[in-house]
Amino acid sequence: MPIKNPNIPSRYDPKATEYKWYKYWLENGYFRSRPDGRKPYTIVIPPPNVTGVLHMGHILNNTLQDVLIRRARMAGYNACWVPGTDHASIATEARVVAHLQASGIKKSDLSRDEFLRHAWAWTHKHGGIILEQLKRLGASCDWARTRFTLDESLCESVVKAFVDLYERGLIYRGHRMVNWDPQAQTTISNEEVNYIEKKGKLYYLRYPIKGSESFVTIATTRPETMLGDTAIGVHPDDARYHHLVGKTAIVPIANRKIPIIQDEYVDREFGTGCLKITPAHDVNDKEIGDRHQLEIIDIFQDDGSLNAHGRHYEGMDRFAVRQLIVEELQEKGFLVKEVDYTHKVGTSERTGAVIEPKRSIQWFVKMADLAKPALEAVSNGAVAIVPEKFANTYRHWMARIHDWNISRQLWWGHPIPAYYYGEGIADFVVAQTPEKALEQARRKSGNLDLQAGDLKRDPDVLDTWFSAWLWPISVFDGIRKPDNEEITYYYPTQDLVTAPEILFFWVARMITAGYAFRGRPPFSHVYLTGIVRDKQGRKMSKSLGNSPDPIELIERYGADAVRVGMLLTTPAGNDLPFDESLCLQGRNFANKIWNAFRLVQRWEPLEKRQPDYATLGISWFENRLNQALHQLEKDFEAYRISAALMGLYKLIWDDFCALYLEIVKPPYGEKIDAKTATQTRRLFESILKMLHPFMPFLTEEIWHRFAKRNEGEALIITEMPKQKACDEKLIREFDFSARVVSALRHFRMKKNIPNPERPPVSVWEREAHRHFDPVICKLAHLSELRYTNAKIEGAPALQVGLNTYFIPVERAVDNRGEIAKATAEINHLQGFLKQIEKKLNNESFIAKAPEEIVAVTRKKQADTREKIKTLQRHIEGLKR
RNA sequence: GGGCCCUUAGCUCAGCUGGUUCAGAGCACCUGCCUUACAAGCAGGGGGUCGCAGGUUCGAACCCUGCAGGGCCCACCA
Repeated sequence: MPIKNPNIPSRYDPKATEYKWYKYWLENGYFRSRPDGRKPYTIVIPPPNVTGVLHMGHILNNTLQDVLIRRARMAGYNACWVPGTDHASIATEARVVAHLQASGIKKSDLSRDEFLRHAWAWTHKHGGIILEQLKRLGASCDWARTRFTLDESLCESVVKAFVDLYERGLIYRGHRMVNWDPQAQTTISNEEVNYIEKKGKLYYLRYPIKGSESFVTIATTRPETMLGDTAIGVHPDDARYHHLVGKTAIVPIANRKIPIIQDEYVDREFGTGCLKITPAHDVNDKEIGDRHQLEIIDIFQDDGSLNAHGRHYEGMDRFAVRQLIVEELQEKGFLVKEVDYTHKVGTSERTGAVIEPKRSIQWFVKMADLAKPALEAVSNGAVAIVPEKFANTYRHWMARIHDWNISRQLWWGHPIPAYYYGEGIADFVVAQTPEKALEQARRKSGNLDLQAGDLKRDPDVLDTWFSAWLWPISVFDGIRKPDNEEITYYYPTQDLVTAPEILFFWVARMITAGYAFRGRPPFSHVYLTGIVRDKQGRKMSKSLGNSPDPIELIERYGADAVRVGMLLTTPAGNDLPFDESLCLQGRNFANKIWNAFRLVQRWEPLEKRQPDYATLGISWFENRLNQALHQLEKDFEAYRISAALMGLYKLIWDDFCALYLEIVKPPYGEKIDAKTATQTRRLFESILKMLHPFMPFLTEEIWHRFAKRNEGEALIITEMPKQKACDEKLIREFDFSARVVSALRHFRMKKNIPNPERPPVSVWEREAHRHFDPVICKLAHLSELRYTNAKIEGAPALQVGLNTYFIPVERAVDNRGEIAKATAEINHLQGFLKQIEKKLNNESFIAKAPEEIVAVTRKKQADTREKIKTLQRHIEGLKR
């Protein structure tokens, strides 16, 4: 029996429920998952930065994951959502450096251990805040499984994976041009370089030709690098410069002699067609240099200032030198001209510093072979990417993947397990532990006296993504213990929900690691969310200050409302222009449901006969519910999450509240019959279950208010309603009746007939739709529906389908509106008829179109003619 | 420079294999209502030449070509 309470407020109060139910769910261990006989449904969270705070992107992302997890839990799966955080090597280190700087401490003044102590202190202070914030959202993670990428077991996993790949010959150390971030003083991967359009200048400089009075003129955006020039290049087919080939040019200021060479790379159209070649500071120049065995002169120090090759500019910053050297060149007559020039400059994603291409020794993963099965997986559907368009991007990228530079010159992160025992390039070993390293080093060097102290650990750490790519495996300890119960049960996981921005950084590499370490992909579906933008379409960011604080939104609107707001208009992969009004819509929806509950809970059922309208209303809504259940299923299968929510929104607001409840609601002053009350509650509970994944708090609250539940019972662990067959014909029949109701309401509104007045209505019936007549009477406030075989003279009439409805009202009637409407309808139908007849008069249509189509078209013709006739008669009737 | 995607109502988007009245939904908007669950609500209503131009077809929002506009990814001509 419902618990009656007349004093329930008319607004849903999220504050009074959210904390209560979250605590209840936690205490009862509903989020907990352990391997058992059920089928697993697993999601690993994209681990947020350990010291990060929740932003709108997280809200979107984690709401989606929670919806999927809660739905799976209610569908009978062993649902497991693994939470955790990422150490975010460079981002966190940058933050710690900035923090120390603020208190006057420079990183360079600290030892590695001292710095790491600060970093850990910072992590302990700020770490995990974001996970607490996720709880406010209702995230049903298995918190006992929380992992951090620097947890001991994950660190060991990273080392093991590194050693394993090294032993398989897939990790090597080599000289490469890398992207050097002079501010963070580390290399970064290509993926972390942002090319930003910048206004600069293109400088035309002339270099004297040795043994002549003439010059060769080149164009460059980076005049300061001339100090590292080791050649001038022209295109082999460029006749303009054939006379220069083989001659020697002199680098101004440095007074160095450099050869003039030919290379296909040089673009004849650009600038003067002559290229200054600086192998130390440009990727392409480096390649030309390799082809021609050019000298490499590195003019920079690690912080971007010039070294001794910079001569009198030594110690000065590269950008300052650019200005000064241009002035010097001008004074000395080497500057021909400078023109404005806009080009794209590589900058560091983390620090924003202009990237310096630099030649150095780094660690790399050989990707070509590793990437093959990962590429194949997306092509053959073993991993489905939603939306599909991103699969193309993925394939394109994976097909021409380059080796992955995994070393970073940072301290915060996983140290590279390499140990050096000599100065030679090959004098190192890679091992799981220092002890093993020593053993190997003795063997490899042949020097059995080698001591632990003789080994030098590689000073670099690994790229953050090198631990992240193992995440779906390492959280279940599948790297260290490949056969443990957890990994074999939970792996591969099902869905991964993340942002498209990290498709290459992370998703592609996880799939790669999945095959490399387990021979299987880590998940079967990747759902890529959109990017949350503000109303003007700008990306939400801290610096723009255009991102609302999610926790504040939850405070103001409630977690359920924020969840609904985020999901209402977010098809996969589409950017979401977020606006607070979306949360408002979510809150209104919560109140709507709350008030429906208030109505139902205050009913005092009476043992009496169930009215016909109620019986019919229930039979309709049961079918409608099954139809919605079917649609819900289809939407989830296709990952149309917002469509799924919108379907429920309409089911609840339009069908359940506006129609169903109005049908079964007892007339004023009457009591409801017990049967209808019970059935309504049952239907309401089904709706609560269907909605629970989207609005967990509200639904749990109402579910508990409906009845006294036993200890340990909760909506969150109930079973989703089972789909049954639905009678589509019955639903169509109802839809017709609903149209009749609308037409009658419209009529009453225009004629100003108040609801308490309950006229009878006569139907001149030309198509039979009598099934829901009691419902029509109830909703349109009619005393009865009568059937006649002819029109009723003098009575105002309206038309629905082929039927005419006559309303006997006494007051003065203005039929002009109705006539105009009917006339417009006739015009429309005549236009439609013309098109149909054009088709039917077209011999090739009759000849070539399939028979059913022709038959249907003929039927349409007949129906339309009939409708026009009826309407014409209708108008005639009105005119009298 | 190479590749991918998009353009449907004021906004955000559905629209399956070309074919049933297919031109839809939510929000916004307009009109009337404080009606006994809910004004954070109820009832009713208006609104689109499906970016443009061709083509294929009996038939095109849907397929093809071109054009215009927008977005994303890769590459990085100094």
